[in-house]
Amino acid sequence: MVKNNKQEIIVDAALEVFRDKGYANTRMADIARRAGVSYGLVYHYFESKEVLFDVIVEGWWDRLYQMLKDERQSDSAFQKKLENIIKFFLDMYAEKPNLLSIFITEVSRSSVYHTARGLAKFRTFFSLTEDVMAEGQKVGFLRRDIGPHYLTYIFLGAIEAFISVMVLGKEAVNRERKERTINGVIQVFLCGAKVESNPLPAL
Amino acid sequence: MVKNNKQEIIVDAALEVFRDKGYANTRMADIARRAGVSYGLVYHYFESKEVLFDVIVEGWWDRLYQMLKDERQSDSAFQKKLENIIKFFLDMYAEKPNLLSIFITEVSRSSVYHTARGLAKFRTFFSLTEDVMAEGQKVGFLRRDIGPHYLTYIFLGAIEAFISVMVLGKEAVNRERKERTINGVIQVFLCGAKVESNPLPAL
Amino acid sequence: MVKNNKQEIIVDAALEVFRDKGYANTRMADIARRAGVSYGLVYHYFESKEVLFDVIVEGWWDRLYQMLKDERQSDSAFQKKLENIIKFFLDMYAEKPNLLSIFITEVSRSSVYHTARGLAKFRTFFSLTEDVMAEGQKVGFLRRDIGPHYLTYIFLGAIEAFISVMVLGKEAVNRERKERTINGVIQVFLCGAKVESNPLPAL
Amino acid sequence: MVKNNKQEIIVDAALEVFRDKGYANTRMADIARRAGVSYGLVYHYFESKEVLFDVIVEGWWDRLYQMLKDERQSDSAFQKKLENIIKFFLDMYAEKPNLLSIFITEVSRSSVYHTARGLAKFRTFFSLTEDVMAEGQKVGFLRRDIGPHYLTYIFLGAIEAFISVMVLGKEAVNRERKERTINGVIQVFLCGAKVESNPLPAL
DNA sequence: CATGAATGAGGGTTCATTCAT
DNA sequence: CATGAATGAACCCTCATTCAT
Repeated sequence: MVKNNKQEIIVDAALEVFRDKGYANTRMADIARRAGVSYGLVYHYFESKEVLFDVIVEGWWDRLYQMLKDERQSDSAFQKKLENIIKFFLDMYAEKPNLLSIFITEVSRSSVYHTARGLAKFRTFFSLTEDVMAEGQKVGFLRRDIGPHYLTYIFLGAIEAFISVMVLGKEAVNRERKERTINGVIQVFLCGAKVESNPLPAL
Repeated sequence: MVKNNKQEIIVDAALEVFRDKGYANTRMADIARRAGVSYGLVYHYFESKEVLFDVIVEGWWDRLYQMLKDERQSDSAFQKKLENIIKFFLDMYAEKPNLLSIFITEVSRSSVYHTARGLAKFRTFFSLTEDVMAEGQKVGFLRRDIGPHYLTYIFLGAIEAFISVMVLGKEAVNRERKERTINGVIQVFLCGAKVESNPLPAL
Repeated sequence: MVKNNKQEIIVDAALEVFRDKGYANTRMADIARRAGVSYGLVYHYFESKEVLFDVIVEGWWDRLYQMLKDERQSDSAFQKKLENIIKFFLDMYAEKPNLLSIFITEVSRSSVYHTARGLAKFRTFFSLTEDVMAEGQKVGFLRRDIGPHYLTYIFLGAIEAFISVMVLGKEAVNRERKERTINGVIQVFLCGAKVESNPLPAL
Repeated sequence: MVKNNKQEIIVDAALEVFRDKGYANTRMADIARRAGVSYGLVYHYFESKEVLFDVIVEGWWDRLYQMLKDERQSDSAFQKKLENIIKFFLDMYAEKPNLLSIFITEVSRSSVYHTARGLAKFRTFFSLTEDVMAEGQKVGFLRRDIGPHYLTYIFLGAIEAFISVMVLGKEAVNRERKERTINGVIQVFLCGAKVESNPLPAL
């Protein structure tokens, strides 16, 4: 498939270079070279390096928010919602590993990204997830003796840990691994790691 | 207490600047200024920005490894070990927030840090934790239907999420919060978030 | 003649500055200023100060080698060949005094230049000249009781001494001086400085 | 022999480092390290890098001038004087190769050294040699149709060429080589390289 | 749209020199 | 005498960005 939209080609190239080198070590020249376009064309479409980066990251946030909003208002069984959230990350990693890689390495923890604007993005992310958790408590599925944002941290932290390991190790996900990962996170998150717990049936 | 060891003063200043601006945006001049020493003195003690950064990070890894080795070979009750691991992070955050901040934002996920050497550090970190988890399974405390490295990811992921939120929000930890956090992570990790689970008594 | 090729302008400027200040004391900013271009443009064309210097020196070696190869295979009378070699240096000094100046002061004896690569350049230079001397012996023009590389050293040493004096004194060469110099070197080199020798007729 | 004079140790160390790296690439720290003394001690004895270099070079000029003056006023046979001049360089190379190396690579042609003061040194060197040549003409030994400074350039150029080759190739001189070199230079300089010339008997 | 030459502020690093001990 | 910590001006090089064509 030959892409004819230069803008898209540039974004894809940027995605690769940002993943490989990180934002700070990425040169606009690298992106142009990888995209196979001239130096100036990158600036023709994107007014600065920061804007180009933001275009990429905004796309990520949009999808993430949309997914969380969908789950929040869906009437799936609660456990299904959690599974879908995990699945979203794993599917996204399969489909756009570079995007997830950048999220993990350049956004999620990067002090560089954490200007006021960046913080707001995160708060929304956590807040949407917290809404889901709160609902889980309201419907009597999740324990109420732990605050919903604690549940959020633990749940998202676990997902991020898995994704991080895959990203940093440049590992591939096949269907079987995906199911094992979802099951593992769900099992421990919902039933606990202790042996006396009552595990859910495997997926 | 007036510090008279310039080297230490420089490291402390670097810790602050790296935390505030991130590695890439830190200027050696900033560090010198914050340390109240001349530009050249920084280079008198540390041959480059990278070395200065590495000295800091190595110090972190040393403490972390030491703690994990201590827990691995201690004969505390298993749950106590997990609590100690969480406590280590929280105490460190209280004592050296800058160090933990740098670990989270510049090391933990930074693609820049993840050269071969960096990856090896992480593998050791995970591996030591996995030893603890495997022991928990061996002594019959943790379920065996989930692989020990899955347990490791989830446990460490949860801790990192909490620390990240504190770091990025520049939040303080008091004793009460510390206990609540430990309790929350332990409760969910061990007993699960589901309502039918059998919670442990609070700390 | 207005030069429109910036690259060439930069090389010419570099030639002047290297001559005036020597390699070590030449600032890239000096070159840019003298060329009337911006600082960055120098790096646009030459990746480093060293490369810029090498480009200049390579040009010199190329011309020198070419001349020696031409003389080696030409069927001029032998004495004519020696005269042509001397003439080459003098003409080059007239045409590109900066180039010759740099050769003398920065290349010919500079320990800095004498890395393995630099040494190889010199060996070729001497070797090509030695080929000419050996031919002179073969055709019965030069004495055979002195090794050809001894003849080479003396001949080239004499030329270098003349050029050095001109370079260091920033002297000009007119036609008359050129002929006197060639004659002097040829007379002494071929017939000797002793009074009993049988001088050649002056040029 | 353990040297107990620190000043001398420093000069010797400087001699080595200047030879190995050249003036511009020599660090005061290198000299101190090679001398096995502290950083500040070098400055205790020599007020600057330049002064230290000059001390070395002045020593060289003094010896050279002294030798030339001795030859000028000696009543040796003229040819013997020329041989003694060549011998001086070869003996010095054998005794203090570093000193000669520095003379060749850092003084003789270096634009860096050729400030007004440096030029004056050279003029004296040439002038003293020219005195010897002029005397050779006056006593009827050397031809008078070539100006004395031409003879000087050719004679000194030949010597320098030989020394340069030895210095740059880090070659050793034994007695046999020394005699061959002297003989070669003398033969060609006095009798010429042409085959019809009347060679002197070998040394 | 597309190119790549041109700009120049900025940053890491070096190193001769000074000076308190 | 001797040490080495401390200074800071200077320099090479980078690279985001601009702009003429």
